Amino acid sequence: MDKFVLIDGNSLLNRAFYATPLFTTKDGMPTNAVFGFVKLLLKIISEKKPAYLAVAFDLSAPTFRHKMYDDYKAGRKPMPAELAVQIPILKEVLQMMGIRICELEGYEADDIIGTLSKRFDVHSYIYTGDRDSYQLVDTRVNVCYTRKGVSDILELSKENFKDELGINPLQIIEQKALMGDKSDNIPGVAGIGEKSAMNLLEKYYDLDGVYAHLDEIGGALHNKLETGKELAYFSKQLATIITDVPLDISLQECVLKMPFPHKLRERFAELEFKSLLTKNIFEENQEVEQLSILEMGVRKQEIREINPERVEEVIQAIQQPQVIGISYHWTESAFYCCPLTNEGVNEVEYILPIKAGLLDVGFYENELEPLLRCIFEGDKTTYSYNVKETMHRLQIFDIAYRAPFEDVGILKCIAEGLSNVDGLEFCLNYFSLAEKQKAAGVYWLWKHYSDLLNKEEEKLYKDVELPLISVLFSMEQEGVCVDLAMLQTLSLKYNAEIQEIAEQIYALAGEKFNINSTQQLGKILFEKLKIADGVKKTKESKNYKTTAEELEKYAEDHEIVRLLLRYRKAQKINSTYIEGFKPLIKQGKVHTTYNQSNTQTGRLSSVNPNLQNIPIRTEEGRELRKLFMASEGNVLVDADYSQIELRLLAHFSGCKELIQAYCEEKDIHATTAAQVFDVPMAEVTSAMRRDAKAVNFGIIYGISAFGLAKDLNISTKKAQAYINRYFENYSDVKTYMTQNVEMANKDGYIKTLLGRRRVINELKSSNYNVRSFGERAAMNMTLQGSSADIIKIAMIHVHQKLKEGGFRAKLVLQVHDELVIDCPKDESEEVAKILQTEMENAVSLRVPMTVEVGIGENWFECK
DNA sequence: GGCTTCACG
DNA sequence: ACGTACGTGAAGCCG
Repeated sequence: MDKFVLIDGNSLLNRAFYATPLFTTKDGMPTNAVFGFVKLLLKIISEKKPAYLAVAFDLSAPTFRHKMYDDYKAGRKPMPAELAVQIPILKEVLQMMGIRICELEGYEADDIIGTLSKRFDVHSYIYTGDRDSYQLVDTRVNVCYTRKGVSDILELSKENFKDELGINPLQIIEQKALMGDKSDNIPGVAGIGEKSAMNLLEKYYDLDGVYAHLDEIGGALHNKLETGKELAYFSKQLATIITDVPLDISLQECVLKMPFPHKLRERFAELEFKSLLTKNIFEENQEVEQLSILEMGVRKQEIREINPERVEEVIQAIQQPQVIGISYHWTESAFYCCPLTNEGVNEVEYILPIKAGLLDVGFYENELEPLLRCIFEGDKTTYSYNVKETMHRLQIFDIAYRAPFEDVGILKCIAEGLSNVDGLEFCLNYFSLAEKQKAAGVYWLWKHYSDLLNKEEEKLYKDVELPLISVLFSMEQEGVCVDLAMLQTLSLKYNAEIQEIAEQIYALAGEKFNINSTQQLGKILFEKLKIADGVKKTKESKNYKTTAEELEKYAEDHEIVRLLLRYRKAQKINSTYIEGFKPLIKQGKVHTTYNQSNTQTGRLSSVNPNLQNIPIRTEEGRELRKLFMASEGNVLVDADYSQIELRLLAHFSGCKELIQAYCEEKDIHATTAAQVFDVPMAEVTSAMRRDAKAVNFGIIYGISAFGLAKDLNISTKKAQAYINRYFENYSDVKTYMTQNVEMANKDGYIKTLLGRRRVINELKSSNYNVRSFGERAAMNMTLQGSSADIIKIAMIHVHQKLKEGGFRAKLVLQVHDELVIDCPKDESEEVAKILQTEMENAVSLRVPMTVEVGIGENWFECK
């Protein structure tokens, strides 16, 4: 029987929007949802090969069944503007594809699809992200539901329906009538969830059955059903899809005509859907078909799956003289590699099964080892998506990564301006590179992205990011020693303290509850104990706000609030820094992982554990730094930049007053205070200095009066006055910030000292808040990003110097503006000197980059 | 998986 | 008249 594919346009466009990273054309038109939709559409066509295809859309006028109950619909979130503008583009593209668009005033896409699915003598396949449509399944209708974005599709047919969902298709309506559907604003019967709904349906089949036997049902359920009867039947009406919409559509109009007209290819080019241009879906054209270099290379490749016991074949292939490089990729179950020649990828890609868990001993490790040695101890350039991860994996083979390398993940960040950070899988998919050709794909991506780099970016990649990989690897591998005895002592102390405070809180609250639940806590404080009525609610939900900032207001008058604040503090320290650390300690050390390619500014981030947010701001938290020790017989040498971002501001803006202040090593916050409050330096009070410090921070963040007011707990008006005074005195800073935003607006991105770009799409938004955010981000990027650039250079130099000098000292930590070295005592003086010198002289600017050095047995003592 | 809260620079 | 400080990661709750 012929196949008829019916697509819920609104639903799938919505799914595609959230499943595809937001991107725009050069002139700022968002196109991600259309792109995602088209990709999905092509996938459906190639899988199902339907004879007929139609896409249905809602027309927003409310239908009868919704008009009466607008309240229920009102709960839906409005569609983001970035998505709304893509609807007309999608419709236009569909028209060009010759695809029938179905819509009718007063009906939703559901109803149209319901009607069409039953009308013709075909087998219908409905694609939707809405579970409502399940009820349409019958012998000739399948529903394909897109779970988790759009990639994972659950196909429901008459045959598998009951196995998957436990009920019959038509009972879906009855189920929703009973339990409701929050996402569709169907109320259901209050107090009935999935469990009781399913029990009832199993026994009585449908709503009528339930109410016919209401007297058999006892207890609370009886009462719920009785009071909810009207709502139940009303919900049933809401949930039922109409299948007799008066549509004037014939099957003939829905014939799918392939290939698509050449015009469509041109439109895709305008929309910058580059990866779609090479698809084999367009009519032949007179012009020579322009295949992308990526596609050409991969097309002629052969895949060879090889048992590692016969790895010799691969080794020989790699050792051929014409092979000039090797690209490779690891997954959890295989190692992919592909020899490269002058012409690009070789004709073969090898796949070797292996259990490649990072630190596990894998299967086949003995068989694989010769190949890995050949690749990674050789001198041919290796291409990878994540070199540092490979360096760790090679540890189990006791192989050092000596071959030259390229790292596509990092290259991509630089080429794309930090805007699109995602894994290899997504990336290959984006360029329509074949599923299995992962290693070849890595190389072609490298080619693609390296062609995009300008001179500055090439330097940043080659001279900073690539050398940094080895430095980070060494730091991660080295790890930091943890004082296990102290950890155990603290664990006991905090667990006891939490227990004790909790008991006191329960006593004051008059009941036991989960203190960690902000919801329960809010109810106790503001409804039961009524400690205050001026309660704030959080944005999305209707919960009470219980942040420390909020609770502080009531602390003076209420013992329970003081206890809560102590509880929270102890709980945080215990769960994150004590219990959370235990499973991450290996032989007395923690080995963090630095991520080099996931921030918007070029900073590193640290995970498992995060060693960049160890407490320091409070005395109690700061104690935890004693946990991080130098190794046996060593000391920690610690150095941090003093106000690096403000110094960069002085440098970039050329502000004479700031430059002078830094050149004379004046107290910058006091200097700012003198300016803002218009008093001589000698008369600056500590309060004035504190406020000026907040102003300086505000400037770095892209200041707003509101934000400053909140931070200083003063009126917005007063905050604005501070800002005005600041900009009057430091007018160069004002000019600099304005120019930054202008440049970002003009180019769509903003650059750091080393030319690292950050693309800021928010600047193009029509939404004031989104746009303002973009402006602040632009103002902050040059400072935060350049600071990241500088410390990276310092790290490479320090690592190099330590190695060259034959020191046993090792870099172990980076915390944005701070470096820590684990250092033998007899080297500490020299190492401290190296650390300070290399950090201060990483770059040469209009102001000195001052560094403060500390030495101690543990991290606490360094400060 | 999203939201809240809180730790750091 | 909007409703905000910039950049991160982890734990815990809730649906």
